[in-house]
Amino acid sequence: MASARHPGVTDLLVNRFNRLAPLSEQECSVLRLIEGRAKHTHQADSLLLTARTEIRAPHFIVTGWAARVQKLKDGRRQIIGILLPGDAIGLSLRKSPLSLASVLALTPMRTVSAPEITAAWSERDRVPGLSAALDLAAAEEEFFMIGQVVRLGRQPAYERIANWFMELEYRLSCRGLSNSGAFPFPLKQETVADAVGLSNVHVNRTLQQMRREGRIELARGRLSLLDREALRNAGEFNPPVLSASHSAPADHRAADAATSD
Amino acid sequence: MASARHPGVTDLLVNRFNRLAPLSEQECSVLRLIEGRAKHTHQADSLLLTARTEIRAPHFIVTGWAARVQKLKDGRRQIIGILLPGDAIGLSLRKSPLSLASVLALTPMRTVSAPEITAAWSERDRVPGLSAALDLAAAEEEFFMIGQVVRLGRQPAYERIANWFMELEYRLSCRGLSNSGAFPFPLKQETVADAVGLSNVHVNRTLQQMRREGRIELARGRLSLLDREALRNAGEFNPPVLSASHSAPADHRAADAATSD
DNA sequence: CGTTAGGTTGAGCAATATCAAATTCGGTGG
DNA sequence: CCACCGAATTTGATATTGCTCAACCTAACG
Repeated sequence: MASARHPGVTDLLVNRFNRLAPLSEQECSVLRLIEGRAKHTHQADSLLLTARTEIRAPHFIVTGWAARVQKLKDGRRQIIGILLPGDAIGLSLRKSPLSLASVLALTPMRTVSAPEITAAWSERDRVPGLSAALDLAAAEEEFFMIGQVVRLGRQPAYERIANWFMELEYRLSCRGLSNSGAFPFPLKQETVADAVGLSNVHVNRTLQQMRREGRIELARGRLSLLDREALRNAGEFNPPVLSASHSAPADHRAADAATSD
Repeated sequence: MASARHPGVTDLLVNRFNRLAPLSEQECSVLRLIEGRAKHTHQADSLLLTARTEIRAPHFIVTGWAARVQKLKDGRRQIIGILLPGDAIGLSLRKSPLSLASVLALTPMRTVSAPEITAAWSERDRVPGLSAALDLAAAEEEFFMIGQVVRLGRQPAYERIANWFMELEYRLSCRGLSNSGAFPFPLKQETVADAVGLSNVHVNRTLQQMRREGRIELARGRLSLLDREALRNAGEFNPPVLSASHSAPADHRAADAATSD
């Protein structure tokens, strides 16, 4: 079915989920089955999911970038989050999931349907690794959404873009799609603007500053983060921590005394 | 136990969840049991939950306001979302839930522990209404988080605050805590600023403009939205829609033709 | 009454938006 | 290979929004 010449050459999903939680060989093969499946293709700018609409079977992105988007009446647009290869579209732990935001293809895309994933989630016993990985993927998603709120609410342009770049790089590298800080970057600056809540012009100027400072290189659809340390610091980016921190916070009795009103 | 003189006088939780999905009498009594339980009290400014920490039993807020909060190194602070009476603290559909943001008491609070809720979620058969209501509550939470992103990313100060006020009023009114647009408002302007991503001074000025225009009244810990229609328009606030829209979007074959690469 | 936390005001400044005009870039047809 | 086209990027000028700092005011409370 042409998705890979040798079996397991790409393994986008296995790569990603196995990193979140160790998968059994059988669980891996479920993912390979999904990824090997016939692809749906979508043009750039097509709507993959409509807000307030019942979600059908979840899909995974194999190729291309998409975004959860919300529009305001006068044409302003805010990107809630970017969806990258390996990410799910329309996957929710909720039972009767409505999509709460529209999903828009930002580039031409290929996706695969993954109906079995919905079931896998609840079957902890049969596919414990997969179930745990899906849990952690959901946690990651929430984590990045919190990051988006903090960026938009409390970081000025430069920090905001630096942080956002670092998030993208982190997520792509987890899927083997980033080479020491360099990766394909198919978005126009106007789209970046809608993601980070700035005007396209200001995005442009901020990018140039980053270039002048030798921190990034951005041309011909490719972004290189030349000085990730500096960008991480500037944007105060912290990768998600999804396992419990063991340094127990010492004081957990003082604040909440149980009483009965 | 003092929580209600006649049984069912307050019924904060029943009120809220029954509005999300119809509950059986038995399900209601589970909620009443929870709400009638001994209260934990917390001082203002105490930390109810620490980021990156294992979540214990979920709690419900009976009294007081809290916030999910994230701090930056230099002291800047962003409020991710406000938690009101009837909201859950540390409730997640995920299996091994880490808290992803800290939860801070903004006022003195009373909460009740609700360990049975975690189980109820998965037992669709035993407590279908409750399970559905929890699902919808989670959807609502995500909906408001999307709203937060849009506000911060694409709305100027006045719209931002108008929209935020409308959200608060909506949520409180669902719980019977708002009287035709008027409700207790225990936050200082600095906290408002951290919620809407502005400086306290600018919040102050925007509030005054709203007062001058006769759209709000805010004094002595009480906020009245005097012209909700105007505020709703200014902030482009839309209440959550959690049931599928029936106007099927007509075109769902054009965009995605299935091919096989 | 004095103290204090929070609210209010003013002045100046910094960050970001807007608008309009270049300029560059990636194709595409000759 | 060249000329050209439209889209995207870049630049400049100017307007607006929101921030900072510092002072001042007010209401609640002991």
